[in-house]
Amino acid sequence: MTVSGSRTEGIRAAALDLFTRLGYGATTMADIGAAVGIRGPSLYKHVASKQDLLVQIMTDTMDNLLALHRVAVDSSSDPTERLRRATEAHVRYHARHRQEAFVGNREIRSLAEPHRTKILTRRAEYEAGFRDLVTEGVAAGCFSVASARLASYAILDLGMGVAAWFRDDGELTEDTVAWQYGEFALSMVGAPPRS
Amino acid sequence: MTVSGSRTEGIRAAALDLFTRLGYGATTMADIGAAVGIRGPSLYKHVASKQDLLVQIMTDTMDNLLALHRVAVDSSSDPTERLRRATEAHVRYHARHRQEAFVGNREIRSLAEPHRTKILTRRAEYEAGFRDLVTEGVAAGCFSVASARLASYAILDLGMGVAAWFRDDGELTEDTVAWQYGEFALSMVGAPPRS
DNA sequence: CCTGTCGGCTAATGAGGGTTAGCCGACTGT
DNA sequence: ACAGTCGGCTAACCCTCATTAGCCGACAGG
Repeated sequence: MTVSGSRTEGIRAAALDLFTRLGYGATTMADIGAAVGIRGPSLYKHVASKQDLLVQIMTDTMDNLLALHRVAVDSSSDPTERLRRATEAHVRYHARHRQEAFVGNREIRSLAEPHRTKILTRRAEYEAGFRDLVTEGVAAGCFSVASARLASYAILDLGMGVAAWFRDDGELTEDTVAWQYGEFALSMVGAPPRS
Repeated sequence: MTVSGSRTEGIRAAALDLFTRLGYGATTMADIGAAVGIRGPSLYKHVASKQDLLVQIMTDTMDNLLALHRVAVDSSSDPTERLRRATEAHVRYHARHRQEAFVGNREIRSLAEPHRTKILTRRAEYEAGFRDLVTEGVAAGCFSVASARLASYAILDLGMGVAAWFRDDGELTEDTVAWQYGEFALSMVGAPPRS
């Protein structure tokens, strides 16, 4: 095994960047090749297809997101703290991996079956995770919401928004956004103000 | 003027529907034609181009959104009430015109210049409108936020989310979502709990 | 009737772009 | 030295589309 794994990684990174900026459909294999200094057809020495590049990106993204979610949830048994940490993890992922998250949200349509279904299932799992956190909190008397579904959608949507506008060199740091959105989430589910 | 205006409208509606479901790039003129019962090339008897269809949709959407925003803002002079109404208008538009909002958010990339710039300018105006509402509220002592920018982004992102998941036949009605999101917005900017 | 115009159609054009075929230089291991 | 593999390249294939050209039936008005 040579360092060529790094070339494959470079291709994936370039593809991610271009998919983010131009969209999957508008990105050509020639574009991706140019970004790593080779011609379009040469890419096929490293990757199976353009579609495969997208599938890899989306799958990795969902895996990472789910893994981080589980870690965050398992790190506490207090419903309020669990929701805060899950929200922060969600926001941090979307700030730190803006491109993955952005493409992951926007290009589901570009996925061919059966991958689309698989990703949508993973996504539904993730959403259900948040809904459960809210429901548990309500059951434990920590939260008070009109609709657990609505509250969880709202929290998730906040994260997606972050992926759209967050910039590393912007005036808002990842820590600021994560903390603030954690607070937003708790206030939206009617958790009592901070201890 | 014949009833052919209705055909043109039908085409626009079909295009909007298809752009929403498949995306601009993946929608073909033949698809749009089929949706109204004619062949692709026949569309050119009614519309200038595929790109033009998108431009119309995006422009109308931004015009409507800005108009509704102004009405909402002008309907009160109390900062809290202004923000609540603007948020409700935002959410209602995104629930009622899911497709327009969805396409408007997602297909900016598909717009050719100079339309893209024009739409982005309009969009920036709209965002600034919300930021100003938050800033005014803070100045008036009604709100308390860590960052007006962050709070306004959060409110806007909630609306975009609505366009993605709202369904007319879902368990959540437009009224429920609008009211609840208005409350979310106020709680996020630290407005004192309801009167 | 005759003549436009309206609004459809099919066929053709031309560009774009994913993917495959087949060639070749460079480096590796023997 | 030599054989093989790795990873480039160009050319070609082939398909999908937006758009244009040019034809034609229906129908309205004189």
